[in-house]
Amino acid sequence: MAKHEPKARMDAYEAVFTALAHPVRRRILMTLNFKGGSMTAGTIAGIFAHAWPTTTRHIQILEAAGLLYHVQEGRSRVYHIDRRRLQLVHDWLEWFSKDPH
Amino acid sequence: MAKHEPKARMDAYEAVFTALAHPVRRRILMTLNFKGGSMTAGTIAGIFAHAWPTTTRHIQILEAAGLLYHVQEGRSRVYHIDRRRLQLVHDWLEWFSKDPH
DNA sequence: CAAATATTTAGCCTGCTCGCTAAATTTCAC
DNA sequence: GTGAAATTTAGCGAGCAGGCTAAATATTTG
Repeated sequence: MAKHEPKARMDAYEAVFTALAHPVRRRILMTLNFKGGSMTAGTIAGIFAHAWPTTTRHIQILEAAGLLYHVQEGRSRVYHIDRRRLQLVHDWLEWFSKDPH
Repeated sequence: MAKHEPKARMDAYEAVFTALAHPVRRRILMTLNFKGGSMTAGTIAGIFAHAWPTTTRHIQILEAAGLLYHVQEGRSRVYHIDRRRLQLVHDWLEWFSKDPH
């Protein structure tokens, strides 16, 4: 095994695992996934009883973790899921299925 | 897809993802994994610069999430990893690789 | 049983998370 | 360019997370 993984990767883990720690954020990802991978900010905010700015912040955390990115379309922002980024979690889990020697 | 998963499973996700959100806790799991799956509380605490009670709490969070369990051995507590519980994360990730229809 | 060892429990404090409301920004439509 | 629509930014407040020290709880040993 690699004795320690590079710092950059550690930071990536940190961002991604932190992002996934909140149920609202997991639900945003799930919904996005089922709606084909993209939704406008407004539609995402519409899922929740929360005030809109609350959702905005959750989205930003997901985006900072690289799990989302957005494209401006007219006066709407369309958020897209980046499924590849979830691979990071998968990679982390792999350590536990591999025989550690 | 299941429109919504049962509440119990949601709680399980919540506990596990929360447990994995902290770098110290991820590191405890990793170390445990590489040391063959079990270590005493003292040895685990020895990894970190933290005061011992701080580590105790992290361990408790992992245990509450079902990722660890312990066996008393003399005056030591031996903590064991429960790798099966990590399967939950794997299952969650699966939603994103399956075609959502 | 007294002392030593291994570890947890109790309780305190600081700072970050996540909710809110109000204000600002950007873009489109008339 | 004014107004409406879509969304973010700013900033506040409560509560939880995670660090610490001191005290309590087993368990073994002499």
